[in-house]
This record gives sequence, C-alpha cells and structure tokens, in this order.
Amino acid sequence: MLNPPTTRSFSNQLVQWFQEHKRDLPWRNTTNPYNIWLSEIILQQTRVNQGLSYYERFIETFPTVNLLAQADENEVLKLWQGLGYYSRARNLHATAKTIVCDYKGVFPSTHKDILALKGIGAYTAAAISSFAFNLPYAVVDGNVYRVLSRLYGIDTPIDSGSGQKAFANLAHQLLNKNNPGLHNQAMMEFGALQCTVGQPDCSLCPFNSSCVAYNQSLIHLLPVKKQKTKQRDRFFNYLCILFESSTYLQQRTGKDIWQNLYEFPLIETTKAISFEELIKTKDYITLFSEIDTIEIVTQEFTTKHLLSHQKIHAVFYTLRINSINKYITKYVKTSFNNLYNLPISRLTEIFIESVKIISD
DNA sequence: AAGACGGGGCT
DNA sequence: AGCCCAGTCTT
Repeated sequence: MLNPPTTRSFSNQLVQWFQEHKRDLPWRNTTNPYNIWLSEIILQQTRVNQGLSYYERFIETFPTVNLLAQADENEVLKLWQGLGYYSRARNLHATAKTIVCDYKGVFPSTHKDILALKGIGAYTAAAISSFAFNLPYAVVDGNVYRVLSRLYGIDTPIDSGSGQKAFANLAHQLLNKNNPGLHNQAMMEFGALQCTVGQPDCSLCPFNSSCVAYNQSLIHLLPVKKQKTKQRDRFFNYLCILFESSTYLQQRTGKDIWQNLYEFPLIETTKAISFEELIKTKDYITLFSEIDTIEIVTQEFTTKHLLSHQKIHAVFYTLRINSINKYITKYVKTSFNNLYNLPISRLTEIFIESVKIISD
C-alpha cells in the first residue's frame, strides 16, 4: 500500500495546489463553528453556487446561534425555501435550540459531541471538527470519493458498506494530522475544480503521472456507484380557492416530501384526471359541499415537477366561491399578500409566479 | 443495506 | 433522460 513519505508529500502538493487555485468563499474566512456549521448544512448535496446566497442571507438574518434558536420554524423554512431537502432546515433549527439549551450557546468542540447533533453525520462532523477546531478527522464527501477512486484506481462501489469503510480509511491515512482543516479543504476543492465529474483537464493535474485512472484511461469509469435512483409518478390536483379577498392553505405533515411547508388544498390521485373527473371524487364533493357557486377563474395551470425520486404531474385549478363551509374553514385562511411570508415548495412557488403573470 | 428526501446544472 | 452535488435519517 502506501508508505508515509508518499502520503506526506501528497498532502503537501495538494495544499500547494489549493493555495494557488482556491476560490474565495465566505465560510473560509472564519473559524467560527456556527458559521462553518451553517455552511456545511447548506452545502450538503448542494453546489457552492446554489448555496452561496442562502448562506449570506442566513448569516445576515441570524448572525448567532441564539438568534437562530429563537426564530419561528416558519421563518427558518422560509429562508431555506427553494434549496430543497427541508429536513436540513428543520434539523438546523432544532440543533440551534440544543446548542443554546444543552451547551449554553457555545458550539460543542469535541468530535463526539458534534457528531451527536441532529443533521450532522460523519462528513459534517469531520468538516466542523477539522475546520473550526483543527481536529484530525478526514472528510469523505462526493469529491473525496472521486479523487481517491481515480488516484488509486479503486472500483469498490462508493455506496456500499465496504467501500465507505475503505475510502474512509484511505482518507484518514492520507490526512495531514498537523493541519487537517487545510488538508480537508484542499481535498474537496481539488475534486470540485480539477478532478471534476465531467471532462477533467488531466494535463493540468499535478498528480497525473501517478494517477491510476488517468494512466489506464479509467477517468470516466470512476468512481463506481451501485444503485440507480428510480422515479415514481404522482398526480397532484391543487385547488386554489378564492373567497372574498382570501385563499386557503394547509401545512404538509407526515412522512412525505415538503414536510411543514404550506400548499393549496390537494387531491392526490393515482393517475391523471380531468376537471370533470375531479369534481366527481369524494374529496372534491366533500370539500365544496353546500357551496352554491364555484367559478373557474383562470385556465388550469399544468406542469411537471421533477424530484430525485418522484415525477409530480401537477394541475392547479383557481376557483372562486360565493360562500364558505366548515371543511374549507379548517384550512389556514390567508391573504395573497401574506402568502409570501409562508414557506412553500418550489412547485407552489412556480404556480404563484404564473398567477402573477396572468393577473398583470 | 436500501429508500427517502429537493432543486438545479450539465451532458 | 441520466447523473451529480461540501449527506443524513429512517426503515
């Protein structure tokens, strides 16, 4: 395998590459664990360019963990709106409260305590430990899998238990224990900028002479991943109900997508149906019982919304009613203006944007 | 070990 | 259409 001189020289070269090529990112100019934690949660499964403005807004709105802990969850989710994987925002808020209550507002400084926090797994615990406290824990994220699998020609699937163990061991072996934070950042930046997923320019790579994948033309075959994600079709029929100057919303609960976000009353069906079929469904009949007049205000709005595991076929009907009943009043009554203060999914946001265009 | 969980960018 | 992204949690 590897001998120590090789590993140290690798880290030195890597860090040198980093100093020459690194991007100037706001969370790199601090060792404040709160800022680093926030950036790491935002960047989970998220590209730097997509997360950057969210980081700026969160730090501006909640400069300290105390302020974040005091916030209403709706406010946190609203700020997170559009970023996806909303459990990150819910866990972020819950962990802020934990830090205030259990740690008196001081971010825990041991790897064990950090790892125990909600929303923090092996990767994020290593990142915070090394970046904020310079503890010797090697990060293993998508970048690291890619860099190491190519450099050493490892074809063990990265989404298998044995693969994760092997890459974690290798990453730890390579880690420069004297400066783990710098080493870890260099590793990830190298994966993000040089050893890229697509067409990396290996002629510029400082490690091309010793890279197994490059020398055996395996770059595009590594890393290996076993499972493929398959999509499921879902059919959402939304009812945007207008009564006087209000509309009605519900907060999603239960173990499904968009937990705790708001949306219009929803009738989910097992296949695509027309409006004529929708008004015959039990849910629709119940919802509008004892309502005299139901007027279709706009043409229906139809769109497909893609998530990693679901393809949502969505139809929005905008309806004006002339009276109210006990079923509709169970929903959250809101003005269209206040709607902008509630956290909503990207799908609902797209519909609202289309309404704005129509009414303009 | 396998699924679920978002949204956007790139090929 | 398929894959990936500074992953984590649940089953």
